[in-house]
Amino acid sequence: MSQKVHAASTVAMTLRNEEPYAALSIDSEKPSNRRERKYAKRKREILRATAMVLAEQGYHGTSLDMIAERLDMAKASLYYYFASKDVVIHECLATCATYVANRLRKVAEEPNNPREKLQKLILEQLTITTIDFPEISRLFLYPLDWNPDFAAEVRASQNEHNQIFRGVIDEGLRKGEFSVADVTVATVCLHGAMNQVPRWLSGRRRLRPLREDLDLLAATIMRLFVVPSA
Amino acid sequence: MSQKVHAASTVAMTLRNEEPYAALSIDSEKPSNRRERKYAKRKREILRATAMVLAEQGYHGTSLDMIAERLDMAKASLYYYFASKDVVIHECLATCATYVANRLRKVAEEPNNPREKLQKLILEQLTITTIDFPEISRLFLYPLDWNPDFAAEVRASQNEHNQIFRGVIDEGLRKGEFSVADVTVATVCLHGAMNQVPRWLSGRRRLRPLREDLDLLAATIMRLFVVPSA
Amino acid sequence: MSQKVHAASTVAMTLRNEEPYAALSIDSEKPSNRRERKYAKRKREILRATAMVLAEQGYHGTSLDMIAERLDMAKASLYYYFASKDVVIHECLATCATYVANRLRKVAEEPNNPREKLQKLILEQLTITTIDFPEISRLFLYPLDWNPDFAAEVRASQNEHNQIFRGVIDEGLRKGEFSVADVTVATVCLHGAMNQVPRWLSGRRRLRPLREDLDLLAATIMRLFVVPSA
Amino acid sequence: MSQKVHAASTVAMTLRNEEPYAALSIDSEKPSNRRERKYAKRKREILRATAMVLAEQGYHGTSLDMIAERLDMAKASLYYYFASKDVVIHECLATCATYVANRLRKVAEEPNNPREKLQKLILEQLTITTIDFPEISRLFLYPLDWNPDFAAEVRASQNEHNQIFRGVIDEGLRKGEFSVADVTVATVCLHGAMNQVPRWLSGRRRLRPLREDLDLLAATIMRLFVVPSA
DNA sequence: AATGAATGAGCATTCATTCAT
DNA sequence: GATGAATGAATGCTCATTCAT
Repeated sequence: MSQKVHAASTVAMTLRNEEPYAALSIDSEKPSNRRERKYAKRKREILRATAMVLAEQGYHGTSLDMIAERLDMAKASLYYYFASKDVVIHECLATCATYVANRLRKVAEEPNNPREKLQKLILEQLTITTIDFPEISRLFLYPLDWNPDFAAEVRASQNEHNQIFRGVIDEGLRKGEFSVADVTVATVCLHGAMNQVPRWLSGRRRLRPLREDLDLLAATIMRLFVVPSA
Repeated sequence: MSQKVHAASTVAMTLRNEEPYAALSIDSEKPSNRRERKYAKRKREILRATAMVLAEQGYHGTSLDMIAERLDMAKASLYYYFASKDVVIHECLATCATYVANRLRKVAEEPNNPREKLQKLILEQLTITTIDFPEISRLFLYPLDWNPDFAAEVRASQNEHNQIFRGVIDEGLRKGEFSVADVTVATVCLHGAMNQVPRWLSGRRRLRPLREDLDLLAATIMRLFVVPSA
Repeated sequence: MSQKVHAASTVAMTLRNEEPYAALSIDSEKPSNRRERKYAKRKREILRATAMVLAEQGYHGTSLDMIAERLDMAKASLYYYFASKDVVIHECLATCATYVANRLRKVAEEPNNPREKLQKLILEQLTITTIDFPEISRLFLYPLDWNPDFAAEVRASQNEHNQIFRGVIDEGLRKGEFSVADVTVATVCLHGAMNQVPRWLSGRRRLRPLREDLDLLAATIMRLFVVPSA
Repeated sequence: MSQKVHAASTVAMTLRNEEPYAALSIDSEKPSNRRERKYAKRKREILRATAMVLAEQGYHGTSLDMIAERLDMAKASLYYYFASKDVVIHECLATCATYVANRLRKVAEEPNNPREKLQKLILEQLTITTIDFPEISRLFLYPLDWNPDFAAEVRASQNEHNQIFRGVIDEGLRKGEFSVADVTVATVCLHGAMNQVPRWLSGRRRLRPLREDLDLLAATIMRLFVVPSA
């Protein structure tokens, strides 16, 4: 069985840095000393590797061996930084969710009309999940494979994520810019469409989409809320 | 850990029979004798159980023990019917895909205009994945790089599935009933929206959607192709 | 480190059969079929091996590998018979305790006067712990090394064991055959002396005591209760 | 699992100082400089902590982490003072044995008749093992084949310990104060009874015995050697 | 056809030990 | 002197797979 071979190392290369995982450092606000900074950096590296393996293999398919190997590290060493596999994964998810939510919230707070806001939100999310940190996108695609202990938490972050979009959509409806048969149903379709994109790309030769691909996608998805101008 | 408790037994009850798994018998076109019929029937039972466990637990979370237990059967006996765990899962996926494709094709071949056809296709798929055989829906939510050995085949069946929709969409575009910025992109969004529905439902109190829920969904998704009549 | 080498294999040889572990078969009173008998026999073999390793290594020092190796068996196979290490150990202790208690109770019920009864009880226990099943004796010598989950149960069996002696002692006191300053204190010394014997023997060249050794021991211990006749 | 909870912290509190572990400084007879004194003091602290953990957890249940944590020290630092875990434990045992032997020898050398001497020896040992340093008592309850490398040495110190009692007993026999069927056998029972006491106490509500408890015990044990005066 | 029994490979986790700083 | 960091070896347990019956 070739279960071990994965083309995803290419995907891994698209990761520029451990930026999202830096959300962790929020805890200790002071830059602290060199030792602590090194420790935090290593934690971030582990979280990044975890996100990548998790994205490729799902919860049950992820082993500490895989994470450690990706870091050229002994499995036992992971325990110096995290108390258990579940804790690593938990922190990984929480960190990524926070990062995405922060980026989206920033977009949602820009002074634009709802139509522009929603379009920019869609673009931002697609940029994160297909260009900046493709591994994150997959984290939220395994609805069932999770340890039930995390299910509640995953649902909570998804809810928070949804609220960011929902806020803009509700505003658009109030202002008459959007028209939908049912706002919840339309939002479900919105998320479905956005989530499908990374899966679609993963089947293409060219993994990384062009800027115009994303524009096209955003415009298409917008049709769920806005009647396209003739 | 609550890993053992699953609400899905209720879902399982919605399964009326092993109808989809009967697609298997296509292989052996000859009426065959009693022995062979019994053998085929057992295989179908196994595939059905596999689909259910797979839907609940995901690929890595599914063990042969779980499948065997659901059938009141010894794990070793599974090997009389299938060469390996991966083969069971693979046949399960293939069978389900074939079943879905058959039902969709039947709808696509009805003498309707593209708009009606597409709407009925969407409704048919949602009916299958949320009412008739919810476990199937989940099978297609997992990234399909499970076992690389099956990747090509999985992609082929997804492609076949897509072609059914694409045929109708292309017809609609030709006839001027549909308008899209990019047909591939719009189709991606279509699939995304349809796939999202079961996940959405699984977070609701009421798992089984009402007929009007599905109508609303189909109407919403149609907006990706048809400008809603003022 | 030579931590792995143990002289105890000699001790193991003194085990004639898995008699004590047969107490298990009490559950299923009917001889049942061949398969079930074989299954029960294997369980008994495992319990016997467990008792021996446990006696040599203590609770924390006992690994399933050691037990399996002693049986020329794969570690994983143990899980076919017992759900976990703790279950094996628990059944091992319970079985041994029951066996010892049964043998002692039988002696205590013989129609003798207290003095004879107590002497025979001591002899019986020494016979079990030094000749028949030396590994059992050690099971009860590790008061602290146990998993606390077993502590209560261990204490319960020890209590039951103590009651058998205590019954005879109380009877002797009532009838005026015994005289002690404090019955509890004397009983503590009695048990201490009996428990010390296997440890003493394990330091001798000749591990197996002679019949006269045991007689001498019993006579000596009796002095805690009976003033030796001039 | 309650494996982490231990009532023994109360017991630990009974430890007044590292007095027994001071026996170590015997090695370096010269007053030495400040550095060496500090080094020796740290070693004593480690040995004391080791004795406590060992008493609670047993050999296999004791980890360097536990010892280090009790000392608010990094585990790696232990290696500055001791070459390995086994060496720490070995020195701990040796030190304790020396301490006990010293105290007992002092009692044995007092100008008393054998009967008084033996009674005081018993009382002294019980005082050490139940009141002064309960953790030491437990050290001697574990079978001593822990690490075969130390077996000889452990046996030697047990022998030394035994000789102290044996000297007094032989003297008593010579002087006609004691009467036994077999001196070795009686001594075995003596040690067994003394060793049982801490185990007995550990099962009582009141862990610390009263002075009169010890007197009663000593009187009872004496019956192994002296016919109680009518 | 079916399955009881057995097992090797893999996994999360612990722990004694090492080493650079 | 002290310790943060790292790790190999072991340990309890799971699981797909095999095989004799």
